[in-house]
Amino acid sequence: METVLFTLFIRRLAASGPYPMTRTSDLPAASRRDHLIQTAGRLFARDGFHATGIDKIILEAGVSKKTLYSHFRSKEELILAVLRVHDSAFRNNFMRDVEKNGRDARSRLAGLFDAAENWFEEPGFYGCIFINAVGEYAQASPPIRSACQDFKNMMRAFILKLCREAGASEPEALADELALLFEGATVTAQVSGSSHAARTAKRAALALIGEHFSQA
Amino acid sequence: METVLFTLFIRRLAASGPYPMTRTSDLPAASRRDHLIQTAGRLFARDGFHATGIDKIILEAGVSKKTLYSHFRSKEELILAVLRVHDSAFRNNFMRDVEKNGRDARSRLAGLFDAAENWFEEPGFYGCIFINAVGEYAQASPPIRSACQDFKNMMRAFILKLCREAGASEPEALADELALLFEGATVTAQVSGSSHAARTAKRAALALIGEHFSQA
DNA sequence: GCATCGGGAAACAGATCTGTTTCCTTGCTC
DNA sequence: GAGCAAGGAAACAGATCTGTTTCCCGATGC
Repeated sequence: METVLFTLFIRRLAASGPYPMTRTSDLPAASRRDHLIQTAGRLFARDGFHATGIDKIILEAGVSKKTLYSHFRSKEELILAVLRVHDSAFRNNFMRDVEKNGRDARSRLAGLFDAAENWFEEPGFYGCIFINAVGEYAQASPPIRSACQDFKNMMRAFILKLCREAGASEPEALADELALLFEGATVTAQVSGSSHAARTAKRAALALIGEHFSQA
Repeated sequence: METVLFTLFIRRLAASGPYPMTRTSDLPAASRRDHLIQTAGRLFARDGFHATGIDKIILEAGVSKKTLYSHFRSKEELILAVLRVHDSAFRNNFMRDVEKNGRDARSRLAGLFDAAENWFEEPGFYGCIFINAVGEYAQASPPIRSACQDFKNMMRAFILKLCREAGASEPEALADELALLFEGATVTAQVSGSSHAARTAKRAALALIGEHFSQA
């Protein structure tokens, strides 16, 4: 929401002529940095990393190239910043969502896929940006690849924590299986353009969860 | 195998000087076209589509730019040809593999993930090229996106056929679930660089398959 | 009022991109 | 041997890429 309002604000400024009275530079530097990351992230997710040039980003963000390169030394650094922000946003939004909803730990496990469904239905959903980044930079940029692996490890650790809290008989095994379902649902939602995969994944997850508790 | 020998053959020619006695042009045109598709596909899979320029492809393939553009009108058409070849190669190799191994239909279902493990362990495995293509071209090129959706639909139809042959109680539901596991394992193998996800997926698949037969 | 500084606009550099064209060599056919 | 067609090498066109630099405007501090 804030981002949308902010973007509209910038747009209005940009539309007011070549020498607007109030300009982007009136905003604090930290905010402009965040705004760049937001804008770049949206374009990277929608169009891909190589296909999104610096010029497109600064045009959309309403800042000059000089400003961008004063905040980020290179495009790769901007990409890494985008990935870091996505990583922490996932922590703060998605994980919090899962932990809030669902009274007991076991229903939180299945709730993973309810949160996934909400995610898939967001207007700006174009798949997992980390997977796309691996596809474009796995060989060319080890730091980017590492950032993506870190994110996947964090997700797996989060699911594992939920499995432990729920008292699964083999938490590691269950966590690996649920993580696979999560990845598969994400990719399928991206390719198909439908959020239906989330429900399929939830159904499969409930079956797997059942297996891991009946033996206890 | 043939491809490797073929590539070595081309390399030897390319190394013999600026005006070698025997040249690439001695090969039949259809073979040169296939060789271009093979080379381009390898580079696309490894480095990504935008990151792989035409110059790199023709250098690696040992043909001139003129030849490439006599076979393909544009880079997009070359990409589509690569995707078509991957599609039919999957049909001819992967599916045949699954159908050969496994005596009964039900063990062929689990065999999906044995074949996946072999796939992940191939030297040139860099994830599913269709997923990577969607990440780079979902918005920019509807034909590429369609080709990827077609592939995923074909996979799903194949799994569904196996489910029906095995006599699953709800073949559509089981097929969707196994397809999710397959996608998830593929992506996880790509990001992690390990084929271990295939075994996890097989374990989960066996549990899900069990569920779909116990009620019969 | 004046100096300072952040930042926008735009030129610039140098590389790379896709795709076309030109020129030449080679091998095949007659 | 002459003609022809295929295809390699390389120049070229025009666009775009990342990243730097220059110039200038405007706000702020003293």
